[in-house]
Amino acid sequence: METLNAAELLAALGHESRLGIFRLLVEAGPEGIIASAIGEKLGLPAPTLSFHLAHLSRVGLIRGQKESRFIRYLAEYATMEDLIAFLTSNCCQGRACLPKTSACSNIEKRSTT
Amino acid sequence: METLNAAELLAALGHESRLGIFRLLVEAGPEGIIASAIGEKLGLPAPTLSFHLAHLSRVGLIRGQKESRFIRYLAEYATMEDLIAFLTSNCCQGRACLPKTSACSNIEKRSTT
DNA sequence: TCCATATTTCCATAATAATAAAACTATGGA
DNA sequence: TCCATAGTTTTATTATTATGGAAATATGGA
Repeated sequence: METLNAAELLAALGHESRLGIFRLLVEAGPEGIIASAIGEKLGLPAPTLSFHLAHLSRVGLIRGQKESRFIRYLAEYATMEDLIAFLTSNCCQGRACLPKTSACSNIEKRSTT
Repeated sequence: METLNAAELLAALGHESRLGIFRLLVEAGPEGIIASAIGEKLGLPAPTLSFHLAHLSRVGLIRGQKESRFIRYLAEYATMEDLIAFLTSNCCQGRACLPKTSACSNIEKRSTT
């Protein structure tokens, strides 16, 4: 991952509403959350929510899948893993003292209650 | 760490120049880098550099210490650790499947060559 | 077909952030 | 004391981003 790309991801998360959305989706796991439910939870008007969801989608941190009239959004764990890997790499002259992330790969194993 | 604070840190890193500065300092370790050297390396005019250094300092990601005429900047690893801990927490309904970071605590042990 | 709902797009406005020239403030050396 | 250097602050300008009302676009159900 290049610095420019990483900066884009960080900037995307560097906004209270978007970080709130992302964390909500991370906590939700593979079930994801319907857009309108996110809006209610965070108290965001529809166009504002849509704007931020589009931003997060564009950089690849979340993904939306249509379900009849609704759109279910999911966190893209892989992107986040890459970002954390980038942030923790090259620490201490390549000795990599920040932990390499193996991250949410086990999330697939969770039940989809 | 609250969401607002985390968003501030992420926004600070969400800019190519500032991310470049921060990574330079993370790689440099406890020796840090003199401000002007950072500017040369990244090709930033003095006021622009100063602006970004001030931003990173304000949110606590770096710290500058005066040395005669120079200012040596250092990465604040603890802040970064907190941020990564925040990002990897509450994943998968509190099951914490992203690794908790123990991070660059070993950096203190490095020689200051 | 008509309506209600979910979501997006359009648009104008407001707010914030980035840039760098010019002027200012140390600080150490001659 | 004077000069050069390192860095910051001030300032103005430009560029970008955020916000949310209004209108538009699905979609499913009556």
